[in-house]
Amino acid sequence: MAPERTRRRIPDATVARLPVYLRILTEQGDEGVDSISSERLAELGGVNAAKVRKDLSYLGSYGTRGVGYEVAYLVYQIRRELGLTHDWPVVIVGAGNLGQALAGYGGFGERGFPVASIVDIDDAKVGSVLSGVRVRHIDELPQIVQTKRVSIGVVATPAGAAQDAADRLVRAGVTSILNFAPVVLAVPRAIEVRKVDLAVELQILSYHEQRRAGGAIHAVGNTRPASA
Amino acid sequence: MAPERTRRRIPDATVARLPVYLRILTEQGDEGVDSISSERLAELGGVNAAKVRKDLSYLGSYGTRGVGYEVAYLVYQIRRELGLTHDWPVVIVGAGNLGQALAGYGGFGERGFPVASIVDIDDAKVGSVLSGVRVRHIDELPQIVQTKRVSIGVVATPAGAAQDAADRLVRAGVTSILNFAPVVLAVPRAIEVRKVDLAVELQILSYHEQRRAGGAIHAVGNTRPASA
DNA sequence: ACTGCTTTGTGAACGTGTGCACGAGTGCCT
DNA sequence: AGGCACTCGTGCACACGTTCACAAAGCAGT
Repeated sequence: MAPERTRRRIPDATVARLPVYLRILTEQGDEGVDSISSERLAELGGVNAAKVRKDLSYLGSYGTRGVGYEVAYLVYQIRRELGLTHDWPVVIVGAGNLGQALAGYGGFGERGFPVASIVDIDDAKVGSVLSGVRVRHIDELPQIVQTKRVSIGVVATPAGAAQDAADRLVRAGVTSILNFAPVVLAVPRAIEVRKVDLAVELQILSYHEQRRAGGAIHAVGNTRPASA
Repeated sequence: MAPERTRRRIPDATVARLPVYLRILTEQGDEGVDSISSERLAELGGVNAAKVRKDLSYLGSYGTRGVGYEVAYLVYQIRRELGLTHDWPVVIVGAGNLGQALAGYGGFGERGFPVASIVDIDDAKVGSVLSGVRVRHIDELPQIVQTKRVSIGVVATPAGAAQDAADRLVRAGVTSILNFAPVVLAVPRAIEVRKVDLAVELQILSYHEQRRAGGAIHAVGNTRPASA
């Protein structure tokens, strides 16, 4: 019962960058590069070289001083750390516009996250086939999750249905959720949730645009330009 | 009275949360709530009450002690700070799977980011109409950006075409980019780029799943996810 | 083996973000 | 008017993340 003491903890910020390094390293490997320096990797990843070294150091000392990192070995280590040594089937909830696009987006399966199934609450959509995956009814969720050993669920419903979708996923046994709906999901502590919100991203860009404008744009009149 | 002078700098972390507060406040306003406490807002936003107060304090002192914040007024202030007092037309590059989904996703226009145009490099796609927006050729980008005063571009191309898309957007005059392609874009310092990468998000979830699984780390042959 | 060049790994300094705790206002009730 | 309950605004301490700078370690050529 005693789960083995988790070894080392990798900072969240590092975990978020490892997939980027992984993709770059994989590309480099495909191009025949078999050794790479932290500086080069940093350049390709748009970050600082010291950061790359520190990030990689959390995995262990897998570099060679004076030389760099062996690409293939590093790819293996990162994949292992991220749990990418085997596939993680995902189930998509919501067969609307977004759900369809996600199913059609090849990136899922290719990167180790095959779409086990798509479910929807609308009977009219059940039975149709999207990119080779048949849409099933949301009531079948528990069965799908169990038989296909799904631990990651993707919420691609309208905002109003997102919480219900999350509840159903959790009840079915899913332990991680990727949420595309513009809603803050309430889930048990143990469930890991990540959110992708287009509107938020655009509004952050908008903030910077508005800031850049310095009040020059056809503003409604409430903007007081800064002195400099 | 209000010395609305200097454009103070708002921390990035706060800017990223303001859109969430804004959405919640808008919803609450629609439901007839006209005053809200930092605690309630925190609960709905899944954050700490002190954080909410600190975040909002960057906008100015718009709360009333002992009472809370006036929803309508706060909505106005956040919108002003985020530059949402007017629309920001966006142009989508790439009329493939993702580009179509984005165009079809109503959330853009509703939230103040109307799709000015979709462009693609493939002549076969030019001329078709997606969700009321006609697909135009990518060579028309400069003209579109200029005539429709677009400052935000969305890269929805395959990875291989993303850098070219970004280069064209920048040359056309766009100053902010939302990138959906799994590529680190190289752009001039002045250009603001935000990235949305599904694979990265899934891999972060995978990391936590793998960690949760306990000690089965050196799984090479036995790759069955722990069914706790 | 020695010299010189390169690059890693990491301690330490610095910057940013978070959360507590509490003073300072505000409104309500008696 | 005075007391009380409530909630904001913020100083402070702590945690987290980033960057610098440099010793340690490796390779190549002689």
